[in-house]
Parts: sequence; C-alpha cells; structure tokens
Amino acid sequence: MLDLAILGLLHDQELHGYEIRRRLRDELGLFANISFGSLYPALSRLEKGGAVAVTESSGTTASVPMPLTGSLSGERAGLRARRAGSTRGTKRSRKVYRITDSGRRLFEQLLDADEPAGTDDARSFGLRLAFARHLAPQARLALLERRRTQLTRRLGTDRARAAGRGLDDYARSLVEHGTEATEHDIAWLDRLIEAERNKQTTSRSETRNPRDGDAVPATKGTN
Amino acid sequence: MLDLAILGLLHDQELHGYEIRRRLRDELGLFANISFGSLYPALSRLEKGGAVAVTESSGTTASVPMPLTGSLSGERAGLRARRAGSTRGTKRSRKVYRITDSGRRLFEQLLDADEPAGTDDARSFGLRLAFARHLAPQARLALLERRRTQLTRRLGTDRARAAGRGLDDYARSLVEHGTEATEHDIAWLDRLIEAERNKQTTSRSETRNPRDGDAVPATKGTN
DNA sequence: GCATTGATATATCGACTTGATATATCGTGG
DNA sequence: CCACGATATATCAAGTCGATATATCAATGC
Repeated sequence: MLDLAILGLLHDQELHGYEIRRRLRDELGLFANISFGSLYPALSRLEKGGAVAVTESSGTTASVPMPLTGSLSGERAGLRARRAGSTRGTKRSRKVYRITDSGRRLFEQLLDADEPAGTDDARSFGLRLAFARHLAPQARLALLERRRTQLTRRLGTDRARAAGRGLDDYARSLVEHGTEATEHDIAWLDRLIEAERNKQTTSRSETRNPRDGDAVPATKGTN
Repeated sequence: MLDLAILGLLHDQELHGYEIRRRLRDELGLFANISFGSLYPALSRLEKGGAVAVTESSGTTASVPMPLTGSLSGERAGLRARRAGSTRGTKRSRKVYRITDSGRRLFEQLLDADEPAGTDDARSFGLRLAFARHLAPQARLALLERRRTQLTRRLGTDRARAAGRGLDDYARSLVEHGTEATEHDIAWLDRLIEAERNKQTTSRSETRNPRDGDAVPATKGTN
C-alpha cells in the first residue's frame, strides 16, 4: 500500500526519501507518521523491482570522504533547478528517485486493483481517491461504488452491534457515533458518484474507451 | 494495544482465544479482523508475563456455563440449536484464559496511560472509551479532553492542507471531507464531556477542578 | 571562536501485526 | 462414508513501526 503512495508522488516529479515522507505527511495527510523503517525498505524494494531508479546521489554507499568544498552559495531554492553538478554536494548525499516506465505500469495496476479487502479500508480508499485523476473515468466510478458497497455493508454490522445488549453508555455512544460517521461517509460518496456521473455524460457522448486496457474479470491473484 | 483489549474482555469473564476474537470483531467493532497471528502470540505474551492464566484445557463440567454451545455466528437459530443440547461434546482442546490480579493492575495502568501519541489515534481512543466504565471519573474526563485536544490540533493541520494549492478536485474533496469528519468528532466529544461533567457535579459536589477558559464552543454554524 | 542544538538525510534493529497456511476435532448433508 | 464448514490453536514470511545510529550543515548562544 505504501508502494502505491510512493509511486503516486513520483509520478509527478522526482524526489528523495526524506521529501517523500514530508509530502506524505503534510500534503496527502494519509500516512501521517510513516516510519523510515517502512519508507526506505519500500524504496529499496521498488528499486530492486525496477519500478523506480536513482537519478543522482552525491557520494555512494561507501563512506567516501566528501571533499566538501566551500561553495558558500548554499542556496536551497536552486538545488532542484540544477542537476548536473556532480561534485557539488549540497546537504548530505541524497538519493533522488525517479519513476520508470515499468513503475508507471505498476502504479496504474495497483491503483486500479481491487482493495485487498482485509486491509485498512479508509486508508486504502483515500489513497486511491487522492490519485483518482490517473484513473480512467469508468474505473474511477467503479472505485467509488466499490467503496459505497463496503460502507453500506459496514452500516449493517454497525447497527447490529448497536442493537446488541450488554453495552454500557460509553460503548454505545462509541458505536452510535461510528454509525453516524459511516452514514456521513455514504452521503459524501453519493455526492461524488453523482458528480462523476454528470461529468461523464456531459463530457462525452457515448462510451468512450480512453485506454484500451480492458477489464478482464480479474481472476488474477491481486496479492 | 491489543493487550488492553484482551484484558478488558477477560475483565468480565474468562474466555478462550477463538471467542476473544469473535467478541473483538462482533461486539467491540474495533479490531474488525484481528489475526490469529496477533492474538495467540499476545495471549502467550500475557500469560508469560503473568497477566492472564490458563484455567482449563479441553474443558469439562466446570461451574462456568459453556460460553459457546450456541454457535452465535450464524443466525439466531435457537430453534435449531436446541436439538443438539443433550450430550455435550467438548469441541477441541480449548485453553480458557482468566485474568489475574497482576493482569487487572496492568489493565488499569494501560487504560489510564497516555496514548502512545504515534499510534492509530481513533482506535486507541475508541478502545479506551469502550472500557471507560473501569476508569475513575476524573481519569475518564481527562481521556475525553486529551482526545479533544488531539482532534483540535489535527483540525489545524487539516485546514492548512486544504488551503494548500496543488490539489485536484478529488484530493481536495477527500481533505475537506476529512475536516468535516473531525469537526463532527469534536462536537460529539463536546457532548460527552458535557455529560460527564454533569454526572460528576451532580453525584459529587466537591473535588471538582474547574478548568477555566474553554467553555463549550457551541459552534454549530455550518461552515 | 566554537560548542550545542536542531533540521536534513539515510539506514538498520527488535518487536509486533498481518495474511496465509497447517493441523486437528466435530457436526451436517449429500 | 466422506467432503465440507465451523471451531480451535499455532506458526511463518513479509511488512510496518518506533527507536536509534550516523552524518552534514545552519543557527544559536556564550
């Protein structure tokens, strides 16, 4: 799941690990406090799998004594614009990651796949919605409707739970509040679905198929 | 965190592992699909630490009525289960766990402790609220207010995120919906806090520490 | 000057959770 | 009878988390 988030961020621009973490925290909001113990292994995994590649890193893994020349103009704004300067270590050795073509394919595949069903619902859905602009319109709609089904099912179990005896005031209040939150979520989803349907019918006359990827019944593993 | 949930369930009655899982899923709602790979090691851990003890394996003929026989998972189905009630076979060897005095102390300690701050907010708080009846009144109030502070802080970062540019419609809708959900949570908490204060002042006229300043916000003003 | 703190940046470790799977017992239905 | 599903405990590989180690550099402070 973290892989999807990383690939999504790298989809737009290349970044180094620390910056990826910052964006996950400050911009996406999901993965509020993603650990380095998750992030760096995930990057290694993706690199080994060919989904991302290291663009530049001043000073490799070996402890090469960095010359560390003065370079007094240590500006931070310029370090993205300039990129060819190999021997000028600003900061510390950074590994800047770039997504590959293979990585883009993996991204779309992960984004379009069914949720693993067991994992944390809200996070998984929120992450996919955050990158929904990369989905084909009908896949976007399918994502929203899948989520709606999920929430509706949960509403049933929530209400069964609320009806159950043996809950004191605190537990009951908790369950009831959870039920309300789910209802609120469903109403929100209905608005999104409505907007999405309108967008599709107005923007295009009929049944356009923007990507020819085609939806096979998905009996593939999706692990 | 799972330890707290287990101890909380065992606080009221002794249970075996499978049944603990069922209650976590069906009654508490939190830990929707807790894995056996988490549960059984957690029980072993607690047993090794002396917080719980095994009462009986391959249970029989104890004063305790058999917790299951009924096969609750299906429907009510009492009409069908009544038939099998005569010769009661003991399923498979079960390890029935009982909480110890040391475990009760650990439970209260875990319940009263500050949230680990990094862990999943909502779950940790929800779990504590579900067992809030075991807390002293002022500790209960402290729990609620701690949670309120947490959510208020999050509301700030959520709004900063919403104000940030660079979000497309989907991401913005996600962030805004999250903000609304947080506001909803805070309003709910305010009701709980209010009710808790009333309960304490009516039941006891002294010993109350008036936290000046923050009155009830009463900001119902729809955006 | 120059030492301490704090931000940036990558990496690893132990403990824990998860999803899958293995094993075993029992009741039900074809 | 035997397959299947529910009950029940247990283990494993993979992934995540929180803590910590290491390193560079900009400010702050005395």
